[in-house]
Amino acid sequence: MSRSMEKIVALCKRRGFVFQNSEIYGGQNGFWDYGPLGTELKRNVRNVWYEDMVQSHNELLLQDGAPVKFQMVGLETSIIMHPQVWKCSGHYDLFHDMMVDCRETRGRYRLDQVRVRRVSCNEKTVPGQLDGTPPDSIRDGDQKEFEHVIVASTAEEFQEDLTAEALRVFGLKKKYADRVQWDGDATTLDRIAEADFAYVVAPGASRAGSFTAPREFNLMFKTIIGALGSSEDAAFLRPETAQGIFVNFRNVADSTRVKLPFGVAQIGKSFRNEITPRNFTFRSREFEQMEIEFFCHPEQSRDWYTWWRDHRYQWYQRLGISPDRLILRDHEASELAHYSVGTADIEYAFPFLEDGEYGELEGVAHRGNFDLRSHMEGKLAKNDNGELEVEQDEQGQPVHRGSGKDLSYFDDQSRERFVPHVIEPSAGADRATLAFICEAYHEDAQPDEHGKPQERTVMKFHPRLAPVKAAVFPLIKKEGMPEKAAEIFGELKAAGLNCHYDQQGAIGRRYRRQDEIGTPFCITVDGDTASDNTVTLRDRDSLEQIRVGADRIVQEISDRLKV
RNA sequence: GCGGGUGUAGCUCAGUGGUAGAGCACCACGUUGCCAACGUGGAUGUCGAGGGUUCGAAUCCCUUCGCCCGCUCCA
Repeated sequence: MSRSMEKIVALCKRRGFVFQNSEIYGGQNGFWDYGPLGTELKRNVRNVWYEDMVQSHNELLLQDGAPVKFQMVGLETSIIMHPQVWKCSGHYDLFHDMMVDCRETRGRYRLDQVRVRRVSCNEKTVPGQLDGTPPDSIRDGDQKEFEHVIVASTAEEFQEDLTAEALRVFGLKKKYADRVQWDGDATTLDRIAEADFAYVVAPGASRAGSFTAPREFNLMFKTIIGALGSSEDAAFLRPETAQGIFVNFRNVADSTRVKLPFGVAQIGKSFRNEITPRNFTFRSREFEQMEIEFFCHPEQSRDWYTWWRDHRYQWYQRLGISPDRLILRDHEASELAHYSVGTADIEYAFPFLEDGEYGELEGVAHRGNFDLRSHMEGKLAKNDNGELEVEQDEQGQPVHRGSGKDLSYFDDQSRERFVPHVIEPSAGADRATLAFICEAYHEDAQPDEHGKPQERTVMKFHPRLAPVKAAVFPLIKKEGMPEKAAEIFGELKAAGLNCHYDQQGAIGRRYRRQDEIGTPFCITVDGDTASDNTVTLRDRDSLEQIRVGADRIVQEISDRLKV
């Protein structure tokens, strides 16, 4: 059995699951379109998630292993939000940087974090590129010796480190530190002219001019609000749907009579300017998230975290993902975001990864009260004691002001007021869809009409996810079979089931066509149907056929879809 | 972002300067009638895009875009 990504991608295109975006114009890196079958599949992924998490969740029953009963509600917030949302959430500061790369050491630095200082040394020079050559157009052979250079450091003790760098680039021993002649004070890289980059020796680099021109790294998509909008009207396309839930916490709590603990679920598009979109739809710049923010009492939050982590891990398995290819990985303490008490990834062994490597499908994060507090008080940062407090500028003002609105919760049973803690199971709809596609892909050998084994490609989608639920065939194109098959097809459609009708070509070929798109059931009207009103029902995976009364077929299919 | 590979029919690919091809798939008719392989006929391409060299470019050169692999990056 071969599960190569190449074959899966080819099938996705051939049968209309996934197309390259704007393909006729040469494509657009990081963006993908879903074809007719992919649209059905992804819609099923979203619907199954929403049904399982929200619509069929029974708040009157205690869920297996859950600390207490809880409620779940849905929300749909807009993609563009007030710019302050992203300042308080921390995305603005973390995403909006001028960066330079060193072509020699392959280091990448934030422009404002690189300390630089002009320096020279009598009779010593540093190799670099031709005077005035823009750093991006250096060719080998354009080399030249510089008497004056600019050394760089990212160390916290930058004064000492700049000296060390100067000695290093001039090839001097430590005791000759007094031979180095400084020209002006240390400054940061963003304060020197780009033309002078030719003289900058990057940390650890052997020659000057290895930095690229500064580039703005903004992982958030910028947009302009208003037809006459200028740059002051800049806004962002959300990089996650979660913030829409946090800023509506008060609204949801006030309008629905929900009591803690409760979860708010949202499905929607998000956008990130990924540096390297790759691996088919896995890392896309426009993608869809299925997120839950679960609000609970701080004392219960750790129990809820493990419950949600395990609960979500089970969900993928119930929909057919093999535990052999699915792992639950707890983050190391060093991997945790600054606000997080614990995070686990649910990861899948995608075929484009090496053996033993996994790609993230969903992150389940314990976010503490970071988000609600940030939107109340302003952007938070950890102080020296490791506690979160509002980040302040030199004047003691908040770097990013919060809403000032009270987002705490009053528990009228315990008469207690507190800011809820949040557990965030955040799943990628496109990644889940891709995982279900990869997991479904099978090649096997099935005997043909002569009993000879023939290769078969079959997508073994879980029936709830399968884009087409059933196909209806007349065995032959005459003797009233097409009419009877069309009648059954009509009944299935009327029951809301996405079905195919096919009378084209040999019956075996029609079965194989359905196998390749993962249709779990095929219904065939044959010569016996006219006399006893039964049809054959063929199972995709076992190839078994049973006879079912034509008047029971809709019920039979519906039952089999509720696995 | 860097390096390597690659792009020709819906799909898989052949075609190294001289009339754009094959297999599969697709459509029509006939045949067979429960697991893709029958017959006859049919439609299918700005050879990824733009520019250049040439009498002539899928083929050579330059630029650009996508995809794949490795490195880098990934709040």
